[in-house]
Amino acid sequence: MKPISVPLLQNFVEGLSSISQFWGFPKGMGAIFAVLYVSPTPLSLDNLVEHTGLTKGAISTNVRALARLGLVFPISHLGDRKDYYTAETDFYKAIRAILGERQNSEFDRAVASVRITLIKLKSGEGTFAQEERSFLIERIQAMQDFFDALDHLTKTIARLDTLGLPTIQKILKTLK
Amino acid sequence: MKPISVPLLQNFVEGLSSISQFWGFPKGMGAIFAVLYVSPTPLSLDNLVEHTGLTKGAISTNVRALARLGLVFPISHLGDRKDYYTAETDFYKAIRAILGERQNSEFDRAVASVRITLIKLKSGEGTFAQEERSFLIERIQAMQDFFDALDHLTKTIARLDTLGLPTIQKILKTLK
DNA sequence: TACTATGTTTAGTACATACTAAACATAGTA
DNA sequence: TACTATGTTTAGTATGTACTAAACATAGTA
Repeated sequence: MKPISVPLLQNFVEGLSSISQFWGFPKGMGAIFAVLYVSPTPLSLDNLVEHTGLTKGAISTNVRALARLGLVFPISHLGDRKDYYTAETDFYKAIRAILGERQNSEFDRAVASVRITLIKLKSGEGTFAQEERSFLIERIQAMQDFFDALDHLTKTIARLDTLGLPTIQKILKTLK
Repeated sequence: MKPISVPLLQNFVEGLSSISQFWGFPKGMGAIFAVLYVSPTPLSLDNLVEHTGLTKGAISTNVRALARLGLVFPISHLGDRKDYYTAETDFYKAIRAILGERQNSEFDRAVASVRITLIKLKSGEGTFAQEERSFLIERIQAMQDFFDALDHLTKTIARLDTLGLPTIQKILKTLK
């Protein structure tokens, strides 16, 4: 079965590629995930080359990135050197993984720089008129509070292991 | 007052630039917003050129993009041809605006393509074995449900006009 | 009308990055 | 050991895009 040779599914694959790109991931990652997602059986790297039209190199790096995010799983069959891959089908799990990944890295460092600015302002660093300083502290504190709330929210979501539709529904009811 | 000439605030501006970039917006947008955010008074385009080091052109386009997102507000003083800008300080408002913006555009079209694939599958389009078709429907339906839940969530948030820290806290409590 | 001050648009540039093609590495097999 | 099948890494390319510099547009003023 070659899922991707079917035009109907090509649309699907292209859609996921766009979504992937939209959220700052390579288009290829979306395409690979899409192909795996609509495949009833695990696919090898060569299968993916065939179905996506990407080269081995691209597949290799993208599929590893996907695995690191927890969106695909490598499967090793005994007596077969080939690696096979299958897609995560629980999106809530996947989202948690992505949130966890994003939590680190550049974003954290950037947010940290805001916190540091605030600390320095509070500890009297820099030359500001008193009024000026308290204005800056107020403003940046508000931003910091916002980041903290977001951080708290994502960390909480990431910690849950039972995030499913019922939970979402519960949140929605709370908000109404 | 030239906020940006102060090294302490340069850090802050660079931090927001990185955050902006991280979320798929131009670095310049983050820098401009940061400068406006720590300015006690509205700033003109020339002020922004001075404080960010960007050129008029870049400021012009980025500041308009920010205004479209509802992150900054243009202010016209009578008898003064200059446009002045000030930053939105309610981040929850801002987030709603951004969510609304993102809801449309490419992302929506991409998600729509998933829905269309599903509809076509359900209406018997394409040549699939019965088992194959029901497998695909099940898979893609699950994805569609997920998108719907997300959509519902963001739309609900966008509809609220009293989203603040208390609401976030309430959500967090629900999740725990 | 010409002149100045301001904001916008455009042509070109620089940079980041996802991808290709091909070299390389390695595990299994004879 | 050599050979094959598979996966990884690397050098180069192409593409998108944010920015610069400068031309352009326009409103107010003399």
